[in-house]
Amino acid sequence: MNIGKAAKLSNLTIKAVRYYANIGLVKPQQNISTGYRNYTDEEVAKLKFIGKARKFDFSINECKELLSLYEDKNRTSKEVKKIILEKISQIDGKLKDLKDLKKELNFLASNCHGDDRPNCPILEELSNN
Amino acid sequence: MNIGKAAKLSNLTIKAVRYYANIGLVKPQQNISTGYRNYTDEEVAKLKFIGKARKFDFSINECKELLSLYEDKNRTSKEVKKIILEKISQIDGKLKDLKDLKKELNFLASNCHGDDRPNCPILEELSNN
DNA sequence: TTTACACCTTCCTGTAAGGGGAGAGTAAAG
DNA sequence: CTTTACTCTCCCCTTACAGGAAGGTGTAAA
Repeated sequence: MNIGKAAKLSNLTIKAVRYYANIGLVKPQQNISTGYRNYTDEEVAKLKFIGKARKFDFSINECKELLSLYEDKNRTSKEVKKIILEKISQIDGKLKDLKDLKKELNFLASNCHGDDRPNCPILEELSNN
Repeated sequence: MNIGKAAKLSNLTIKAVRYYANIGLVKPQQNISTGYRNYTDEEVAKLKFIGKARKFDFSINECKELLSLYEDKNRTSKEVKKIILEKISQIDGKLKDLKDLKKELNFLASNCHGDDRPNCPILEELSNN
């Protein structure tokens, strides 16, 4: 099938699908004379796989890794689980950073009266030191 | 003072400081013959301000906004507080997304035995549909 | 057959916020 | 005078595509 249908079936944009072809992630056969890409059902399945993994916040490189595990019938579930656990730990790190950030911003906001006076502890804090 | 000292005092990299000059965020005078940038104490203070705001996850554009409020002696604290509260709400959104993501990944991980067998529910889930 | 229209191609530019490094000029110290 | 430390501009690289131009392709209707 053409790229438009493949994109629709995999819930991706044509731009994204073409991008994945260009970087060699999912490389369909291409009609020599017209240049049209021809996607098989299996390639569409891979595109879907990638789309899901991207939603799980995996980078393209991580998707590549997962995809190769997916295609390797000899891989163990241990290998896959390791990647997922790493990703969870990354997310934990981000969560902590964001929580700390929010705490500090809340502190700034709570000390600011927020009325029509020019005096503002937030800016004072930001310009401190 | 030269850019190196300004960078050190503001805890920024020279690259970042030069970048801020290029985009007009903090534009020091420049020696016409040598091209050397000459930073005043006030400009260093602005750089510090920006460095702090960046750590608070404000984008360059938001920094620009905060900086103009900082420089405007007629601004009200209300204006500043509004921006901070918006940022807090943005962070709340990110927190929610990340938590949802973590929940799903945890679900995947908990269903995977993670041993040496090739069978892996994580990949099955990713390739589902 | 021509025309219309949808679909496809490559190529170029832009995004956020700088990092890395080349090649060359400048300043200060020995 | 030379070394060393700074500094300058310029250009490419990063992520994961989006937007759009210019042009080729496929098919159906007039």
